[in-house]
Amino acid sequence: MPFNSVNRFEDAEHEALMGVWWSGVLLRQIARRFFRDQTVAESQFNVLMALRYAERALSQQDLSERLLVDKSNLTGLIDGLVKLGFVRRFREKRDRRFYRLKLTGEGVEFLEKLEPAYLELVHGIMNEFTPEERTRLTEYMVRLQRRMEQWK
Amino acid sequence: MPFNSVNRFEDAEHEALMGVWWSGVLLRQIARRFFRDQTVAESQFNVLMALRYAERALSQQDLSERLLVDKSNLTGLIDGLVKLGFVRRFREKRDRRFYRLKLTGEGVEFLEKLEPAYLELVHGIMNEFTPEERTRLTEYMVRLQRRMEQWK
DNA sequence: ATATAACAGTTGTAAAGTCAACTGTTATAT
DNA sequence: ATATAACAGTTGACTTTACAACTGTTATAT
Repeated sequence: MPFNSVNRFEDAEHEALMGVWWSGVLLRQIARRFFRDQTVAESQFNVLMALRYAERALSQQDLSERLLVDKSNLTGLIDGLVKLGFVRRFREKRDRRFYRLKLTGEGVEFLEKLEPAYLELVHGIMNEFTPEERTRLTEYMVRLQRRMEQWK
Repeated sequence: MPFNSVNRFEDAEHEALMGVWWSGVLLRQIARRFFRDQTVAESQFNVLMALRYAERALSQQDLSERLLVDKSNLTGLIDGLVKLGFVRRFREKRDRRFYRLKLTGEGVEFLEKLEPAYLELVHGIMNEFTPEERTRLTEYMVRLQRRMEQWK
């Protein structure tokens, strides 16, 4: 899909999409490195954040949809977070098919400790843009995502 | 890193970067599905495209840098492409440490056959944007990538 | 001249992801 | 009422990727 550098393939649409692709690749790389020396991996951090900022207690299925990760992965990911004491699974009485996942106090504490460094990284990258540009970029990304969801 | 939907975490910089992240995830997903029923995997297609549009014969190391993929992966990826008859490795006499990789006629032919469907997909996504927007998006992505490369 | 560095590629290991098939639970349709 | 379908989660096989350690080759430094 990529090939950023030399692009004799003169197609502006393609070039733009490659830009997004490429930015995503770089972002993943940076994230991986950031989390290398952390207690949790990037994928587990994603779970913690999703749980923290969700409007209600989520199931693994919910997480799967929000994080765009297959539900089968979440079993192990959450096992790890439970073992770390950051998350607990609560069986639902009314419907014993699913769990409600909740962050523990330690989980919240952990996120709060990590947040400053994380935000510093994010801001360090994003202050490339003016507030107006940032707004426009966000808008573009929302539209792009909506468009791409039609291919799912 | 993500958590698009509900974002009580009111931080515009973060939101924008998440947009990029998220678009990247969706794009990967779409690409994976596109290549599912194709002869080559997405990662192999990337290799073929890089070889095709390179200004000179590349080594595996070159590819590793251009595709942002660890060189250890390229061994197997290229093995597969060689087996398919799309790529050949040529030992360099002057420096026997590396290969020069070249697309075969079959390799080029294969790409040409795949190109229409590939471009249709790309255009189907990108016609979300006007030409002006597309230009601006491309510009943003270039700047973002340059910025992120400082973290490598 | 020779030891040391650097380089290109390969191998092995582990993490993270997808997918399909399975278990157990609840909804639904006739 | 009961069979069927849908759902949540788990398991196992497989793919993709990164990283570290290795081999073999060339460059560099003293």
